[in-house]
Amino acid sequence: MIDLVPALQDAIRGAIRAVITADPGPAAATDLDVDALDVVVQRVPDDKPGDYGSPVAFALAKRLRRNPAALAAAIKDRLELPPGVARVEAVGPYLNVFVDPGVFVRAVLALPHEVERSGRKIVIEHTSVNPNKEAHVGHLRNIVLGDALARIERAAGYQVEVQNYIDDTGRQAAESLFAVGYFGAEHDGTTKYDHWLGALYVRLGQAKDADGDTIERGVTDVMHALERGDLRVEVERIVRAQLETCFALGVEYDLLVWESDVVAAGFLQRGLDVLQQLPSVTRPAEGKYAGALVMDVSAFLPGLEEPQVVLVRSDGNAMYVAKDIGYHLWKVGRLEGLRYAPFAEQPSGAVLWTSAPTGDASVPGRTFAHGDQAVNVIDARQAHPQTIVRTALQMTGGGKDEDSLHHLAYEVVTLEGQAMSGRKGVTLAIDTVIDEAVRRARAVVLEKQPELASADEVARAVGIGALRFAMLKSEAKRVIDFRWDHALNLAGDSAPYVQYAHARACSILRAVAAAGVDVRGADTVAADWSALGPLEVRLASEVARFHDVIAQAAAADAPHVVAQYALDLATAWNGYYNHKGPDGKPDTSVMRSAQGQREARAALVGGVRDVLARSLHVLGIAAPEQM
RNA sequence: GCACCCGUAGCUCAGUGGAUAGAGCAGCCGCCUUCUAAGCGGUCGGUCCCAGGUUCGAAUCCUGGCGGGUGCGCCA
Repeated sequence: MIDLVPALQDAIRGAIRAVITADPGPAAATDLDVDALDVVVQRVPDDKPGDYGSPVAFALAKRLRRNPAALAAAIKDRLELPPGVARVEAVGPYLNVFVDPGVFVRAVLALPHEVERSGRKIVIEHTSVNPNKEAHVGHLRNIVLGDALARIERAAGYQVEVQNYIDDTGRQAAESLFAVGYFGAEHDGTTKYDHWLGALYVRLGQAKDADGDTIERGVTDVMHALERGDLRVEVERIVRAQLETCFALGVEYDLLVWESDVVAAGFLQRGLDVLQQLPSVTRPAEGKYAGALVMDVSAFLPGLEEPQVVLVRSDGNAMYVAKDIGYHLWKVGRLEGLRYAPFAEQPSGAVLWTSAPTGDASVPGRTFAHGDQAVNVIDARQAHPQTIVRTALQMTGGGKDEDSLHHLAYEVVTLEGQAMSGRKGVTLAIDTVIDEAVRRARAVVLEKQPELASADEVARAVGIGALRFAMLKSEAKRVIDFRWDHALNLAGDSAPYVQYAHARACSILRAVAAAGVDVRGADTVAADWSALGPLEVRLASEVARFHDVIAQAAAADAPHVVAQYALDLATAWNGYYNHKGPDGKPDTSVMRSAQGQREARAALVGGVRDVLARSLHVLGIAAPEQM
């Protein structure tokens, strides 16, 4: 069964050709490329006649020097109706089509759920929390956005590898580890390890006033030890504690990439070697940048006030961006040399791999990195350095990798209007928020469904789902002010709203199954499709949008598109469920429908349930069957 | 100073050039003798920041302003 919208677009193009052939009109019409014409087909507003419509006559009117309404009428007369379309009307300049409800609904239910797998591989980096303290609500946005994006790209048919970068040679990790010995602290297991360490980090910051020199020397020593890889076990312990939080959110990874391993693999020097082939990379003998290695990006980034980017300082030390360029050359398969080892088994059973000094150079059945595209989920404040890295990939890639690095830039999360700051204590741990979310959800579950056997499971699904949804429903570039009542909202524009709609559909399907009704989607034998009408068409047209929504969200790196769609579908379904006839009585009850109509409606409800579940899944939100 | 992002209902936000700009929350009025009321219907609420421009058509594209946020170091 074919998809209606593309079929209509083709039919309209055909009709336009016929119109032009019949009456070529002015010369302008003869060179009109109908194939290249963008034929917009959209659903009509509720108060307009028809189901789908096209404003295509507007675009043509000028080229053909004809009145748009007359043109619409002419196209209408010559339109060969695709299957599922009952009739066409010219509504002024608009071309509106009326679908045959039964054929249309059945066609929607026959649409394949899985798209064709593309060979294209996308390497997504997200999370990348400094390994020195517990993750907070700012990180939550990164983790949830990255995870949803990975799921969306997979659903869109791409091969996806999720990487989590561990900055194990940085100052922050060094300070936390130094603090343990400095204060003679011992972890007694009552506090989660990353929280315990985070508290020591804050305490160390306060102690600097009194004992700055000693602390500075100690931290420097720890940094050197980290660079040698001597404290790998200690850092791993922190990473494992942080990963517990991610797992609780339903987030998993393919590979941890350790900065110390990237350094040991020589990606910095090898990246610099690649860059130095470029004429735009120079080492000025005099002037402002005398002695430094600089890259002129003006050819790729016109209009910059300062087109020179320092890669290596005049004292010989490399800048961070140079390291980042080397790392990204590896991500897109232009450098090799990391070794890999298993790190953990994740809740789903999938193995989490890690780069490791003593690992294997290759893993049977897996190829890490080698992305056709890399996507970095990073704070919007990093936009400039990200642009430099992308530019470096372009400059060294001969233009073919124009598209090879995307930056999914997200704005900050503030806390009740205040900027988060670890040192000022304005921070909120993800673990704390999860506990509170589940606690609130459990209270609601116990109030609404005291009998529910799966109350704990539902409370987790609802609480964590609400949290994730709050991070996903708006565009990434919007600042989020974290407020408990908004983030843990269990009504309205929220995950529970969608989950509830899903559970409601499940409930109906249970009743249908219990009554012995055989429902097999578009192949439901006993269904009388002709018993369906406009109400079902409206609902099915929302179901039909799923694939476009996924494709659009994937292309734009925009998870909020899926979240908004999930709300739209849930709203359409709730509206259908609650619909009342002219007599004020419910007129869409599946179980109280006549034989045949009941089967067809049940099949549609099944389609709604599936797509609601898929939408939630792609957002990383659980879809309980009862709540 | 330069660059990027934002400005849509009281609040929080959807709206990738098309039909009378839509949701949620907040307010008001209704709907459970039940396929799940965590729901649904109605009502109230708009100079889409301003001014020009492009277009048959602009919240959407362009230019210039205004207001808010962020970034601009031989730091990471």
